[in-house]
Amino acid sequence: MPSKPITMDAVYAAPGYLFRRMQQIAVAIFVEECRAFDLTPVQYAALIAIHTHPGIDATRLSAVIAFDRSTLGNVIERLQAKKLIERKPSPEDKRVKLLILTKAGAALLREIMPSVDRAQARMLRPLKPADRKALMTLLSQLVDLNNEASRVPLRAEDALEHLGKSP
Amino acid sequence: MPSKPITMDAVYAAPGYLFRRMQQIAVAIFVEECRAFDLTPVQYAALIAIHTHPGIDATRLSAVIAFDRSTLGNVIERLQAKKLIERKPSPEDKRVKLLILTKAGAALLREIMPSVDRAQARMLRPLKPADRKALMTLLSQLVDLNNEASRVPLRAEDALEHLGKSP
DNA sequence: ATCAGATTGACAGCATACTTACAATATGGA
DNA sequence: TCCATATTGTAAGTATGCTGTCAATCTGAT
Repeated sequence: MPSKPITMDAVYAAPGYLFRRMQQIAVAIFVEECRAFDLTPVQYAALIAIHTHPGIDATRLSAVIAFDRSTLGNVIERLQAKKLIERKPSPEDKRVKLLILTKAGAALLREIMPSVDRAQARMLRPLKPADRKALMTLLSQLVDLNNEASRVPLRAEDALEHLGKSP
Repeated sequence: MPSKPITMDAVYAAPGYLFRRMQQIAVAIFVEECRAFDLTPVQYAALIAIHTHPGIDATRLSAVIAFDRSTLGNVIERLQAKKLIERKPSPEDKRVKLLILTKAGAALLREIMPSVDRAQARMLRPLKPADRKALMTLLSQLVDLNNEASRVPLRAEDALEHLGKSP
């Protein structure tokens, strides 16, 4: 039996290819809208998480935003170099360094929000409102259902249980 | 007037965050299914494109798969190091190096296809068939409509016009 | 014919993303 | 108490992904 001929559809129609392209488009739009603040999408997510969980450590931060722990080390360094966050040794565990926003970091977060919102809206703008909603619903489900297939699964809740914030 | 409180929803509900997570999940699944072949998603796409357009050059390859030209330089180097492709100087243009698959490259492409198909199917498996289709349709549309927002827009057709394959 | 401007591939530099390894430190059980 | 095991941050190595820049080369308008 003849095997399928190989065409560019093996690329263009592949879900993985579309996810990659969309991610690149999303980053390009984010960076463009937020150019004035010199902040990347990853750095933004880290700042939000540190703001929401003051005194979190790098390992738990990684679980809360589902970013790789090693990568996050570099991200944290850059945020610290920009004086947006500070690192303090934990009094309870000498291995751990706690993360908190600086005043500048908190201020930046407040100021950048409108630009971020504009960027997020722009990514979906080409679709009709009903389609935007449908896409986001399906994508949320898929990401959630595939959580364990990720190299760094999201652990939003139980990551905090060890911080003394939950029973 | 009070401003919106900042919660993790500013991250979790953002389209850009979901696109990033899904891309990372997609890569993890691809690499896992294709581990035996030691090929990344990007390298796979490049091989398909070179197979479909033998004698293409790096710049046009970049346009055909919408990957960054600089990045592609490294990808090509690695494919060449693995002896999956060859580079030949163009007789018409001394700047250009033409890309073609080696026998090993063509063989690998044939053999890896089932694994790639399995990976692509696995990414969408958690959704119901109708939802898979709906998601792919919406995502295809969105990527296409946002093409120009990308740093490297897809130029599938006109990229070939200069190769002497079209009028 | 010639030259200004474009194109090509290469390189340097920064930022994610992941792997493995490692030293310092914690922790729980014998 | 003491020790096997786990965790934390860090670092080195590889692979995208993008920004610049540059020299070699090509092209088109004059």
